[in-house]
Amino acid sequence: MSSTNPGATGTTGRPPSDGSTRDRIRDAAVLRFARSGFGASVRTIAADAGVSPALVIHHFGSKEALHRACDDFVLRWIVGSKRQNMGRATGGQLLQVMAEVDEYAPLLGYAVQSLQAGGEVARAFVQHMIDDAQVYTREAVADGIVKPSVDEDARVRYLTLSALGTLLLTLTLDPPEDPEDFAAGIRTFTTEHYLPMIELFTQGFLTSRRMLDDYLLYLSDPPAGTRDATTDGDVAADTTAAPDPETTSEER
Amino acid sequence: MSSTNPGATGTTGRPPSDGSTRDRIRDAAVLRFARSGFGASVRTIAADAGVSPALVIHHFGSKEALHRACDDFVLRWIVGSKRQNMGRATGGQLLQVMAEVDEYAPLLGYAVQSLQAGGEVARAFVQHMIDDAQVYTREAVADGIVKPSVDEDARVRYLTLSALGTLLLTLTLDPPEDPEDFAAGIRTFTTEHYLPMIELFTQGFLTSRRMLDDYLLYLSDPPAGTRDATTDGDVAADTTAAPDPETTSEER
DNA sequence: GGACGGGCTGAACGCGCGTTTAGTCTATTG
DNA sequence: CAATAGACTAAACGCGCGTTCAGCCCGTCC
Repeated sequence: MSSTNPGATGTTGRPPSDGSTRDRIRDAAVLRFARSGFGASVRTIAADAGVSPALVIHHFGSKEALHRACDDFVLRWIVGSKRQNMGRATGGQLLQVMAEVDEYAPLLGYAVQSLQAGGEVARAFVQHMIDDAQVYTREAVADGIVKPSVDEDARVRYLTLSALGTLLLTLTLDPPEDPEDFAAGIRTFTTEHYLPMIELFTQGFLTSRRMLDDYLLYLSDPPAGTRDATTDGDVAADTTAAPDPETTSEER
Repeated sequence: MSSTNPGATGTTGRPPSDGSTRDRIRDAAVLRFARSGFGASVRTIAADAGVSPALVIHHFGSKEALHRACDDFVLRWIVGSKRQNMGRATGGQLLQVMAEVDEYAPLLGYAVQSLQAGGEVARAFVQHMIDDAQVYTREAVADGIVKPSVDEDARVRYLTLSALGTLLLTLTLDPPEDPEDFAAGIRTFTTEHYLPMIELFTQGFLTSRRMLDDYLLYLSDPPAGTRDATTDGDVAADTTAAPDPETTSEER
């Protein structure tokens, strides 16, 4: 407990050998986690950083704490990068741009590994992408480029989760030869899905409005019970209740 | 090597104590893998099946071989269930139906775990869903319910990967309290995304056809080189070449 | 100059893993 | 009835893991 207090050593009053080794270990861990997932061993990370495994524990207390430190670091990067990222999060093109920049690639890899493992970083990463997309979508709607939605928040959330989920699944199903080369993976993803995506975005999928209208009618006048547990309070905005749609989805 | 020859004992000529124990182990393994992922230990599986860990190895040779046997079993189920499944794979409603049936739930869980791990079962599972969706989409287009696409194969592939990927990411980000209850997870997924999905499917997202037309023009008259490696031979049908779309995507 | 304390290491500990080994039990076979 | 073969187990092996321990090195403080 007392050893995990970085900087501010009290008696000595200043950083004795600056925090460089600790940082080097954390950087190596981020890189290794991004490359090999969170199953990577402390020994491997120590070897990457050129130190002994014991030192890793000495500085961070445990592997779990190291993981948390990496999460914090990447999270801080995500928040920081928000300031200088210029738009277009919808189609995953923001990711494309990021993956091309070698400096960002490992951090992106870390985020992807987190998405597969499903930790706090994953949720935060997704939430930030949703927030960004919300801004850009709002602008695009105001500019008349994008059609308005019955529930803007739900739409932007769905579109973001859809884009990220599709990317994730594509990467999992046929991983690129070099797992580090996320640029290649995202490029493949883009070339494969760009056409059907803009086609869907342009003309939709269904020929009639019936299914949508039926469901909207159903929402405004729910038939009876079927009350479900809502997962989170911070997501649904307009939909007062969205029970099992099976009853209205009488397609074909 | 010689011990890994199941059935057909030659001299004895018939199943001595029928294959029930072996099957029981395999069933326990499928269940445990579905519940806890493929990191589950042989000891746990053995305990679930009520046998010693050594017997698991005795019957299957290794954990990896057991994993393969489970894959085979689930794969055979997927192929078999194809015969009696009636449609609507697009929105994941097929999954919804399946998850409600308790008998299918563990096998669905196994498939989801495979999707996260990305093995052969995952690819097969996705491919079967794509094949099914292809049939139903073709019918729906013929019936005038669904708009035709420039590239039907690419569209159905994208839509399937998108639906599954979104589901997978949703499940990863906030996993249901009881990880076995896939019905609950899929229900949550449906209620959360049904509205934005049919809205997108009904009216699209963009107000103008410009992006799509630009890209189609670009496809028919590619500017220069930028030749990429195609991932698989059995997927792309109409798109002769789909290079980096960055040049045409000059939105905003 | 001696005490001190943090950075750092090599060696070891305990644990859970997949797997092996040696052997028991049981039921079939000649 | 003796031989045989396969189902099955208890115990142990070897390995890699996260972590601990004892101690070295070296710069700082009284």
